[in-house]
Amino acid sequence: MSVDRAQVLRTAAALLSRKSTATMDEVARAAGIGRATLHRHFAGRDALVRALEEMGIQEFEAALDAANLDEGPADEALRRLVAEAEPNAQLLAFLVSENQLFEGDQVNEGWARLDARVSALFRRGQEAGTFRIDLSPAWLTEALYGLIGTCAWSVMDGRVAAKDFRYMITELLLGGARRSVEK
Amino acid sequence: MSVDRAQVLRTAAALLSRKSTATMDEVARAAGIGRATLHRHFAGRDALVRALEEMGIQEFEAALDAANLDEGPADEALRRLVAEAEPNAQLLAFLVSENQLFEGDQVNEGWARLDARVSALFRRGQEAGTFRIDLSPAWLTEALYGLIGTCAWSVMDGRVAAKDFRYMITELLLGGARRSVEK
DNA sequence: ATCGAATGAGACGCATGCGTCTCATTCGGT
DNA sequence: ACCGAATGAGACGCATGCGTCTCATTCGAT
Repeated sequence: MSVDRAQVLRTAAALLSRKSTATMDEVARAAGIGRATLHRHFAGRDALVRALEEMGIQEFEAALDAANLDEGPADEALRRLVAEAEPNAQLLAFLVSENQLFEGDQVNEGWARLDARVSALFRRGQEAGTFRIDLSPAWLTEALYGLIGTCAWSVMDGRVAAKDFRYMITELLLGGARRSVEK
Repeated sequence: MSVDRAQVLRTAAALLSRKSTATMDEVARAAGIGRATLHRHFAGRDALVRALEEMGIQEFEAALDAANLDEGPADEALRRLVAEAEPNAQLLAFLVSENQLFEGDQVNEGWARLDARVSALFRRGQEAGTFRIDLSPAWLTEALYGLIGTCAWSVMDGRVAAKDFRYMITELLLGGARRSVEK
């Protein structure tokens, strides 16, 4: 008995990441519980999405903590961050695309915290001379989210290999597509 | 009289890019026509989205043509492509996020054509030594779409400046965030 | 074994948005 | 000025999914 709330959320995240229009009934079935029970734990679909958002923020915040962004070269810190965030890439992808729907009415303050921390990493890298300064930290932050989401979708659709997740994101984000000049 | 189909599509694209859940009525109002008229021109919401998809594909294909991808260095060709695609970035962003919903049932063949042409550009760049070979053309193609979409969303949300659109995308995609080593 | 809490299945009403239809009005060509 | 086609406004039924409720069942602690 006693439904594992976290487990339900994880199942819901996995399902909604693939099919964002999934029904409450489908979510319940996927989690192996009844629709009524799902409603007993989450007031409604909106509450469910909010809970997923909260979980996603917490997970990503944990990834930020685990990555020790303040230590060592900024580029290496970024690699650690991508590695830590990988397990939650699907959830992130879902939330990012879901966020487009939030008509600015009430966005979770958590995103601002995350943005600030990621931006701070890029800024630190710029000040240390590791990152170029002609691309704003805000854009680099968005690009990081975007690439994580894009990669997650691509993996789900089988267009790229899951095992290359970290490599593709970090290498593209850090070095770009252009072949570096021999030095 | 006589509704301008293309104009309706453009208005719909602009609206749906910001609010993908917009009602058929909202789309009609935005286009300055009645809902009945909208239905007379597009069999239903699905048909409308399909028409938008078709338009997006055509526009992007036109961008590919205009960019002359086969001429000159691959990186410069990529810059031209981004520049040509910029006017339709919003539409692209909408279609990309909407494509996630297509449960593989029936994806427009047009995307495959576009993918092939973009991939070919990256492959050409790799063979010419312009682009690095450790990132697959498929991933670079996805990344290009992703960055265009991300940038479009960021501009819409006011997080980055619209005027830097081309620069942010091309510079990040080509050169990455890392400051290049002095040579 | 017993009892209470939690669950599952399903019914029910409600809200929303779609697609169709009707009818009066307006546009535009002749 | 006339007439047909196109449009706008709105009504209508329908389908879907949500949220609530009931009731029998099951789990788990005592």
